[in-house]
Amino acid sequence: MFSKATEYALRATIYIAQKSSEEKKLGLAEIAKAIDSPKSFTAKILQQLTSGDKIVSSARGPNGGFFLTEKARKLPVRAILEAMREDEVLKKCVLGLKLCSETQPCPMHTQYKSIKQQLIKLFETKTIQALANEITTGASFIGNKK
Amino acid sequence: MFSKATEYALRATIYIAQKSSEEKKLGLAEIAKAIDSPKSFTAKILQQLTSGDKIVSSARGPNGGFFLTEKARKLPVRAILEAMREDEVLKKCVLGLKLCSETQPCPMHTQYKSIKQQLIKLFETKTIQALANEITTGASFIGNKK
DNA sequence: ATAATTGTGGATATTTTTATCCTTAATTAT
DNA sequence: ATAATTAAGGATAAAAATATCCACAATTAT
Repeated sequence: MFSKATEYALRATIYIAQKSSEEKKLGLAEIAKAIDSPKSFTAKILQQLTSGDKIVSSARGPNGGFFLTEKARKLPVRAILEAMREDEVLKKCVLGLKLCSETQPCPMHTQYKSIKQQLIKLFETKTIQALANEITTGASFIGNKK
Repeated sequence: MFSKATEYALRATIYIAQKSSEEKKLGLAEIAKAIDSPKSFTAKILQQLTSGDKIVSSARGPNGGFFLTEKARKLPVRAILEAMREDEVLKKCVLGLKLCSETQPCPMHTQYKSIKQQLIKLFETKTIQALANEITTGASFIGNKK
């Protein structure tokens, strides 16, 4: 569904949301280990998430690291997809047709549309904080290693 | 959602199903033009679809080309995804977690699961012929050019 | 000030995906 | 048989995605 970069972005953001605060920032090494992603590549992805509309915040130097502001926590998951320029999946025709639309639908259009709408709703409704909470309560997990 | 290769595979197969028969085969040039895909790349993709479990059939020489057998027409769309080795999308965790499961779900698992099931149902229920029919009746389109 | 720490940004490498080209093999029609 | 047609298959090329490394800037603590 998503590129590896976006998968790492989602996992990293959720992990940071769950574990960090303005006082307790998380280092790159810890994040990459926790979400089972290549460290240097994750650094690049976090750069994308910190620049621009800023989903993740960061600070350099000792005790520096990554964290999420209260404001960022309230963002919908879709904001991460947009930051990674991958929310296109939520808009595109399944068959990749540029001209696919209501008036000129591809043969999968109508049925796929309903699924796409559910995807959009899911990513727009769920906030980053909501996902982090699920981990805190023990209802779900973000780790990828036994 | 899918790679370009798979998008071309889906479009090509549907187009061939709609336009061809054992008597009237379709040449590569016509197919590529009709579905707006690069000709040589499409040739490679059609090779994938003709080899192995064979979704598309082909014949060389004059009046040769590609076509679909009656049997192939009855295959679900998912068969195309499998031939392209891309049905993984229907199985994977949204966050890309290897360990995501019912007993160790990622924070999106439960809600995404329902969507994934609908995707699976859609691709397993719809046959190639059914999609082709929609074009024949004029209810939908596969072309990508004005 | 100095040294240690930690993210930033640039350059580069590797792998995968996408794409093209050309020769060959198979088939058909003359 | 020969020529024409069309897919098959191999070799390459180009572009994008994934990944690594290193020098540098910012910050903190000593």
